[in-house]
Amino acid sequence: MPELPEVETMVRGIRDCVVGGKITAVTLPKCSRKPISIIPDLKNIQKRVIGTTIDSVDRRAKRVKLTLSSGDLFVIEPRMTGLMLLADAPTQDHLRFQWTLALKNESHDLWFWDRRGLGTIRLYSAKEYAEQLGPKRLGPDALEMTSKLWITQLQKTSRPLKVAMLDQKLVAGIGNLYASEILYRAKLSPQKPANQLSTAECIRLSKSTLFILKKAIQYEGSTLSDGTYRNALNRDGSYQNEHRVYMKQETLCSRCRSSEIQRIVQAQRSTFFCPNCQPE
DNA sequence: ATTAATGTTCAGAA
DNA sequence: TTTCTGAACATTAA
Repeated sequence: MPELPEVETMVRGIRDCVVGGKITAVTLPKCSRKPISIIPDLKNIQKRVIGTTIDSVDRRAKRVKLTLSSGDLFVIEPRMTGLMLLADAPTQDHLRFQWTLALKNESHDLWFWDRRGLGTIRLYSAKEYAEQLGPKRLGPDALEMTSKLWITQLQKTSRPLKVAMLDQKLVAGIGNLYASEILYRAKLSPQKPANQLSTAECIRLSKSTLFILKKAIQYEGSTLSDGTYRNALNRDGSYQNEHRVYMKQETLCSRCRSSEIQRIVQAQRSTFFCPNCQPE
C-alpha cells in the first residue's frame, strides 16, 4: 500500500534513470488482466508524449508525477499495489504500462506494475493538473505540515482523529499504516474527535508525523507479508521491522509493557493502538 | 470450495 | 454541508 514514504522511495529510485530521458515509446505490456484506467487512451498519449523529454520526477501526496518538456504531466497513482520499476518485475503478468526512454545514447525502460490493477495513469495538461491535483482536491503534503497547520486542518472536522488523518483534503500522503504508527508515537488516541485536540497535542502530532515519515523514507518504506511493495529495483523496504503497532494486535506494547496492542475498526479500516499509552 | 480481509480513491447516498 | 457506504480488483488465509 504505497503511502507517502513508499511513493517517495519510488520517485528517488527512478529519478536518475528517468530525468533528461527522451520518450521514444509508450506501450501496454502483454497482460491478460483487466486493463487499468489510463486516460486519455494510448493513441492520444503516444501522439502527445513521444519525442518529449522528462524534465522532472516528483511526488504529489501518494502519486508519482513526471513533468514533460511539452508542459504535459504524467500522474501515476499506485493505489493499493502499484509499483514504478526500472527492472525485475515481481511477475510479468501484472505489468501495466511501459515508457521507453533514450538517455545518453542508452535505452531505458520504466514500468508500472500493479497486481490488483486499481492503479491509474493520467496524462494531464498543466491546466488540468492544477484543477485535478490543486489545493481544492488535495490538502498540504504531510511533510509540509506545521503544528499551526495541523491545528487549522483538524478544526475542520469532528471525525475521529485517525479517520481525519486519512482524509487527503485535510492532509495529503498519510495512509492507514502510517496513521497508526504516527498516533502511537504521539501518544494520541485514534478515537479522539479531531477538533478537540489541544495545542500541545497538535504539536506532538506534528513532530511525530515528520519523525515517522522521514524514518520510513530512510528505510525505503514498508514491505508487508504479501510482499507487494518493492522499491524501483524490486527490493524489499525495511521499515516493516520498525513497526510498533501496525498488525501487532495482541502483542505487548513495546513502550509500556503493560497493555496489549489493540485492533479496532474505524471507517471500515483497521486501527492499531495501545490503550494504555494512547488513552481517550 | 467459499468467504473475509487487505487499503486507496471516488461516486453517490444518507 | 458533512459523513458514510460500496465498488473498483487480485490475492491470500481461514
